[in-house]
Amino acid sequence: MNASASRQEMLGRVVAYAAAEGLTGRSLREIAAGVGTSHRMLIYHFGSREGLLAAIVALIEQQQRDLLGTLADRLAAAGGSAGQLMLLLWQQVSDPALRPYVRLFFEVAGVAVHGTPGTEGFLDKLTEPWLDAGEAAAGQLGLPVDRDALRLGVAASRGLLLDLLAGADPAAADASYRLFVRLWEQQAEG
Amino acid sequence: MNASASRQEMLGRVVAYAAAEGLTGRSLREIAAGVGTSHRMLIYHFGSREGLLAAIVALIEQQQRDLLGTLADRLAAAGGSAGQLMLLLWQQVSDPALRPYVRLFFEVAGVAVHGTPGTEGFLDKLTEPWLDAGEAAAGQLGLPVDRDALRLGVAASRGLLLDLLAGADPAAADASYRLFVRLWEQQAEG
DNA sequence: CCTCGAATGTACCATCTGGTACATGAACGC
DNA sequence: GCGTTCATGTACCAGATGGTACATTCGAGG
Repeated sequence: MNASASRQEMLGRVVAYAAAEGLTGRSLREIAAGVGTSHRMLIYHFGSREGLLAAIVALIEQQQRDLLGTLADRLAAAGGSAGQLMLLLWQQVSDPALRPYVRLFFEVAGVAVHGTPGTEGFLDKLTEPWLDAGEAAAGQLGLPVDRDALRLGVAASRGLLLDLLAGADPAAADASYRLFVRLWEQQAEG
Repeated sequence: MNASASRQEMLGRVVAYAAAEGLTGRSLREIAAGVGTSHRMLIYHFGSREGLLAAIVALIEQQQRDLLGTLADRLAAAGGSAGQLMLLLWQQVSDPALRPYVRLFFEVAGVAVHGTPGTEGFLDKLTEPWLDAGEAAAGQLGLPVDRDALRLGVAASRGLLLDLLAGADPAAADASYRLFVRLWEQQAEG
């Protein structure tokens, strides 16, 4: 694995740039200029455009795993009901500060659904890790949960995040999510 | 509006091609070859690449409105409970035959979230029309419904559709959606 | 039959694309 | 001090890109 320090640092800037400015249709030169280097260096560190894309995808996945881990810890520490945990999680992922990365997530997904080379792994690990983490967290807290329910929660969150990207009123998205939590709790009680 | 017959017919083939083969990163020549014309003609009819993208986006929107209308009629004719209607709707949009268009939807969304020229209208009309249609249909059938709930339903559906595109087991996605319907009905009863 | 406008084909253009070759610089162990 | 290795700059390439100019076909209406 090619993972020198400067490469890793450069990749970080590229992902930040991609989150802020977008990726599709941008040339290596454009990206390079955006992160303060030359397209020559991008090729040097990542081999090709496809290699760069693959590296970006890999880093996004890793960042998601990290976020997942952090959230899981925080949730475990916080304790509380399933509903409280869901709400905490939603507040994290819907935080405006995260928005550029959510945007990048959907951009990469939109490219990946057509099997673009370099994005192969992205779709495979799209949802399963979240379900695994959710199951683990629930088990740790002694909460009952099944995979279908977790998948539904992830799906609803993603749909609402897409709404937010489209400029939906954050309050409305929040209200929808809170309704979801209420539905969930009702089931748990009944 | 430039909307000659041959232009319209050609646009239809372009959208079909885009649904099947993808759009991002494809050159005008590639697209033209895929629909049996020359890149010269694409420029002739749509003015520029951006114009073509705009036309594609517009047609997708129109197709969604058409689908929405068809579904609304069918639902109204079918009658039944809210849960039955939701299930019917889900079966329609998750039909594998529609999958290429769902894929195109997410591809265009992924491009649009970064404000790519030509896609301006797409995000604005992403969700509202569905809420309007849902409200209208519910009113027509005398079913109680609020916008937050509809938004949640649309969001969950989209999230599960993305899962399907990512290769999720259709049975699992179905199960999640059915769980959602059950949650919904529980609330309506309680 | 002739004209006119829409539709197309051919050929071309400047510019940009990803990628490469080669020389140079900087850091670090020996 | 000196080689070696990683990093970087400069210059270049063949091919593709979006877009244009100009000539041609073709069918309908006068």
